[in-house]
Amino acid sequence: TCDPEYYKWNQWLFLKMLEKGIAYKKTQVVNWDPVDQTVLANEQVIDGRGWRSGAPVEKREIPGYYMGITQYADELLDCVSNKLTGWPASVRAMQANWIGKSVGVRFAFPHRIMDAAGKLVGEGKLFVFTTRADTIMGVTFCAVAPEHPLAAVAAARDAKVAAFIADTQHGTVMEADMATMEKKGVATGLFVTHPLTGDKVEVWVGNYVLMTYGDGAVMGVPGHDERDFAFAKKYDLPIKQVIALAKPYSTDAWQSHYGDYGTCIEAGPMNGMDYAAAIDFVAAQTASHGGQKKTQYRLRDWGISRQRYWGTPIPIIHCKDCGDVPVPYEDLPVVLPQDLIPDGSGNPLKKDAAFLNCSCPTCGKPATRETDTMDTFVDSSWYYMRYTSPNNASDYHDKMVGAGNDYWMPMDQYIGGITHAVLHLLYARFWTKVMRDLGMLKFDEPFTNLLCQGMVLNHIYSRKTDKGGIEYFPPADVETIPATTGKPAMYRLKSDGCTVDYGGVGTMSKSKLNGVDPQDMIDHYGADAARLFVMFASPPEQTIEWSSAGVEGTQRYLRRLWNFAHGLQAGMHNAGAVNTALLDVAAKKLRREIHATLKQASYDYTRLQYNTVVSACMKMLNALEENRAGSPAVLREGLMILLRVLYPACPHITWQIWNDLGCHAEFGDLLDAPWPEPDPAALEQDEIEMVVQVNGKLRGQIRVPKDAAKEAIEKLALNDEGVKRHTEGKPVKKLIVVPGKLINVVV
RNA sequence: GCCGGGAUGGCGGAACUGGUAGACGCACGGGACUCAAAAUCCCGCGGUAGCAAUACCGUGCCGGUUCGAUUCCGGCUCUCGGCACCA
Repeated sequence: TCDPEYYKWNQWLFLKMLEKGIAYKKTQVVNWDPVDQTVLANEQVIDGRGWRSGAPVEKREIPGYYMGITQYADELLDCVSNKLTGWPASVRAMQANWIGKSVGVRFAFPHRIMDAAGKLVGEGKLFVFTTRADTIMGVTFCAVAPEHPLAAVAAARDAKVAAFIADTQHGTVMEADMATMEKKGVATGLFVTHPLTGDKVEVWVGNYVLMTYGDGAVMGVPGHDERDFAFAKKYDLPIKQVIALAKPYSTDAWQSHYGDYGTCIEAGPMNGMDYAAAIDFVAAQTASHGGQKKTQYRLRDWGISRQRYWGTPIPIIHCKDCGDVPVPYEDLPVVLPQDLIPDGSGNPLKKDAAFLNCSCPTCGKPATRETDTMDTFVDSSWYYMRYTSPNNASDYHDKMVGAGNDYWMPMDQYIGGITHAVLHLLYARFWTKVMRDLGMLKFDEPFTNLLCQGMVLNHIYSRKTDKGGIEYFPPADVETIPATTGKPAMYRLKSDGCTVDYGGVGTMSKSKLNGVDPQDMIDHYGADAARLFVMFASPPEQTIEWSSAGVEGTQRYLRRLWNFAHGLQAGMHNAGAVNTALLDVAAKKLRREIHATLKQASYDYTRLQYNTVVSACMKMLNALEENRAGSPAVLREGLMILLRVLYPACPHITWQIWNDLGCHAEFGDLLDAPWPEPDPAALEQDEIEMVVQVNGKLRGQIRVPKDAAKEAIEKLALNDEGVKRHTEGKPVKKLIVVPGKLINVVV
């Protein structure tokens, strides 16, 4: 993110997007940290304070630049459902939920409510969005978000409403917590008109209505909506059933089937209509006041402005006369000063005169540069495409990607953390579609197959600071005093001996200081052993709790491999190729084992289950060691297979052994060696071991010739000692033979 | 609350389309080598009973389908991750 080259492309594309209306500037009310002087994300707000500085959060109106990702919501969702078949189902579900498409009707309740200045609020229309317009005749109230303009009007007239709104500003903002929150509200004394019946409907302020979704207002249908039902019960509002239901209905308690679809009843002109007819009717009836069918998304546009100095400068110049003027293309890139020292109080660019002051490109008068920089997700949305043609001309703005991109992209296999399931992976997809629409790419989706490695968890230790923030400590700095009877475990910081709070295990993160530096393990055990250990720990998609227990085992394995290979070295050089005609029973058996294990390992590689590839390598070495006195040709073949299978995990030691054995002279560098193929002839067996069950329980094992007739196998099975013991005196009802595997005798 | 995973020995985990549950490793126990230790090698290692052969039980819980279920179906519990009270 410090490379001026990348700045240039980011800035160039940003200006293109401004021209096309995909990027735009908007002023929004945000959570503002007055100490860090930065916009806070919701999760950075704890109890109304910023989690880093611990200072009370301010609500501020801040201008920022936004990317119109919602313009692409439909296509992004469509591709999730139909194109991204190489992605994990969980990530596809997360993206679909994040986009959150709902289809319904947006319409207005007309009113004559004036604000303090005597102006009609919202031009006399209270807009709401609903997916259940068919229940419109069941409306008994309306509810608006605490931030809604009508709420402000009511608050100015009524202290009770003002107090309620102030109350909702405290407490959590995490939406998952809100899901279990009690539904509360206050009547405003303001009334709007039902667009179909003309009835007066009272407006309430409700803590369960979100200003950020739709118009920040809902129609209240307690008869068929669970939240509205709970709200109506609490405040004694009428509840009306207006949909015919298959199961009984009562207003005593909410039942999940109250939300089912059905035909309209008690609904005047809508009686007897089904859902489709009803929403058409409502859209038509409300059209004169702006009502229409609408698709609403949960996805919001991507705010890219950051109040910090690292990242790509947003290429805009603010002029008193000309307004916000884009930096001319030929002046790109706008680069950052390299000598700034952040002092913890806001963006240092704001104090850097050399960066800040410039002249307006339009009128030439003194002007100032935009000091916000771009979100680093901008860079991660496309950098990999530049890698495919890094030397593409950089003097032309539209050459940010080149011919290499047409060849390499879309990416066959992307491996990334599940932590990026939504944001990064959605932004990168969006960015791809924007570049495509600008004629720079020929594909719709950047990543064909996605593997999300699971998260690595570690213990979390923290303390509350005086300011109300949280200070974290690395697990290595904390000692545990184990629990004894009657006393829970205690945790102390080694440096000062005082207790710290234990937060359980959680995702390793920079802020929680619970990450582990692999360098310690590499220093102790070597890079190959560290790599092998991590691969062996679990399948990559699984979440794991970090533990270094067992790394000695992988180091021991590599030492055994080294010793085995070098112990055989002398005999290996003259071993020659395997002559299958001359092999004894033991050599055949070893060869079969190596090739069967190779087959399994190859399959596990393709299904990305690397932990069992490692165990396959361990099995191969075990088999080779057991036969260390056997045929040198077979041993050499086996070891060469093992080295190639192990190579991706342990490139250093396998490469060295390969050379020490002289394989490089004969077969070329290990780097260029092809993946070994199992020899079908090696897998063939003259005799097969089969398992015999009686009533599904294992009772014996038999060896049969590989082409034995079914009758012969059955006879052998029934004569097995263990089988006889369990079938004696009982007539055999049925015999099931699974070729090459087992026989089940049913008695 | 909703969505998506997961649950198998003391631990990490294996079992590819229903067919020998516990591969491979860690830890542990016993032994060999050694003056001793480290390193290395060998043996054992789900539970219960038994000297043993062996028998019974056993993949979160309850039930079903099947000759046979860790695997399929129905209903739960716990847990991890994500989230959206989304109208």
